Amino acid sequence: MAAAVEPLLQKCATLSHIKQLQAHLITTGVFQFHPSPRSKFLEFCATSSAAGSLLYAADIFRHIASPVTNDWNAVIRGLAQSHQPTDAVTFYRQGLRMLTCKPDALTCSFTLKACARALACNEANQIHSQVVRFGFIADILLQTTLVDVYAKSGYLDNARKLFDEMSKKDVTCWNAMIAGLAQGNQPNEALQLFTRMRDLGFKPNEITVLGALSACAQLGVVREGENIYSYIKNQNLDTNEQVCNVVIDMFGKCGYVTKAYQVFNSMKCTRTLVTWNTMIMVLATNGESLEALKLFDQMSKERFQPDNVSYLAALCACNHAGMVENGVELFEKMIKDVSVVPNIKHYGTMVDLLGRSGRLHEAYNVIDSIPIKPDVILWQTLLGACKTYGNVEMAEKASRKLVEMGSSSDGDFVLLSNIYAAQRRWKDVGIVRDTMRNKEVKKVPGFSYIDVDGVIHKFVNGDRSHLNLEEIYRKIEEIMGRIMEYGYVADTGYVLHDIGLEEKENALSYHSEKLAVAFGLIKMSNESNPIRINKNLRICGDCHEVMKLVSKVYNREIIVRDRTRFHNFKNGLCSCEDYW
DNA sequence: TTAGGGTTAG
Repeated sequence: MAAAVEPLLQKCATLSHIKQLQAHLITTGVFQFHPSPRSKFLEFCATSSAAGSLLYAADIFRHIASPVTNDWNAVIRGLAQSHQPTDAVTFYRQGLRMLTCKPDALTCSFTLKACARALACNEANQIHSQVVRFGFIADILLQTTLVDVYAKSGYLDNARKLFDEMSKKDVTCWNAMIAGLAQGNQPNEALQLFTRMRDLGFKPNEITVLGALSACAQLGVVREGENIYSYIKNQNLDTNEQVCNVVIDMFGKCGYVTKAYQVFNSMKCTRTLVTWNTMIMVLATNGESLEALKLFDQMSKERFQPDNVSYLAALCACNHAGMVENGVELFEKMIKDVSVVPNIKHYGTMVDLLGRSGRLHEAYNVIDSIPIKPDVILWQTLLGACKTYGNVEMAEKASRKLVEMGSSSDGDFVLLSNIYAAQRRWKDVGIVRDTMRNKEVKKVPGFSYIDVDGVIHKFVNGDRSHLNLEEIYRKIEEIMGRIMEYGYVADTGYVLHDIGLEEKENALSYHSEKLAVAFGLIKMSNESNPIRINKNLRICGDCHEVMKLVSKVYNREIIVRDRTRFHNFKNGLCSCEDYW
């Protein structure tokens, strides 16, 4: 009977077709007496893209007198893929109470997948214990799913523990763990695991390299990225367009636009929309705004309809170059384009674009008029612009919003305090500081990475833990002395604490990127090699000035990748033209 | 027989 259902299912494109087939199955008795084809039918119905079919499948399930495990699994699977994956968990729990539905490994697999999509760690935990209780825990596929769920819902330690305890590992579970670490902001650990996997004789496949390259991109380690790219070419993994996309992204995030472009231009496989978007974004973040916009126009000519991300990338290009009019025009074009719906990131970029060019009221109006609920980033962006233009009134407005929204990130308070400090409103500075203390505001530590001979060194603001500490601090003194001869004056507005001027200057001197550049100057003797630094936050104005002067005084190219873009310092100037 | 790992984004 099962064989007879398959060809009929292929013809069901709409819910009404599905209903007709169901009627047929009922009249022929299949529905009542042959659970196997019935489950097949239910699975088709639950996972079909026809409108309303999933709800219909759940409804059919409720009317089956004694549903079997596969009927249940079919609906859970559909719900797990839906927009409301938590419904799958509810459905799973309801089914547990039915005698005819004994859970099997598949039941747990689909439900766990739903937890992963819903980032529902508590539920995953519960199902994990049930997996143990039901006796399925030896199943390597289920173990992999568990690793994946824990990693995705932010419990990397749980994931790692499970992974380490797996007695039998295959490539897929390595992939789950590596990708989990890479996506969970632990790129160093991801790369370590990638190395270990190869040492143990496992052969990375196209999915493994996606995780590994993403880790390289985050760390900005082009050397490792190049190695992986060689492996990819060797193994012919570059016939996979996702792999190519990530290679492009990796080169871009490491600051190698030309290499990214080479990969883009010589792809063995077909370019997809994501390929175009990635390349446009690479150009935008590397300061090649005109080229980015050129590519944005070109993609339509090659029959690629720009989507949300394409517009965002093009808006970023305008933003980084301060091309306000182009940005506004593009934004209006997007609003008129019925095939895309602007999201909060587009509005965020517009607020940044308008705010940074001093059009604070227009920026405010964007936030005020958006059809979706503004988030903290929007107000933080506006607050940043208020700092640049010293608009106290609007800064207070934005700060109030941030407090209302329960923001407790130090940057918000620091900005407001800096704005007061610039106006010499010390009393208000004090109030902000007290609030910070009372609210136990979290400090997001600034850190920078620098790659010296293939070894990644990490510096945290005010770091005193590095082995070469004394040497580094001596070098910083030397740098400060030399650039002062060129007119450098510390911009202490970037230090919040209520300390004396000299101490403020010191606090500034030990920003992580300054430590990194000092270390680079000590250790990297080949002057033709640029010093490359990656930073987790945006570079501060003072560090930006120092980098410019260092590039001139020491005749050394310095490339800093900050949170949003690249700064290429050469001969006293920066590629961002001081607009960032 | 059905199951596990995957790309771009303020």
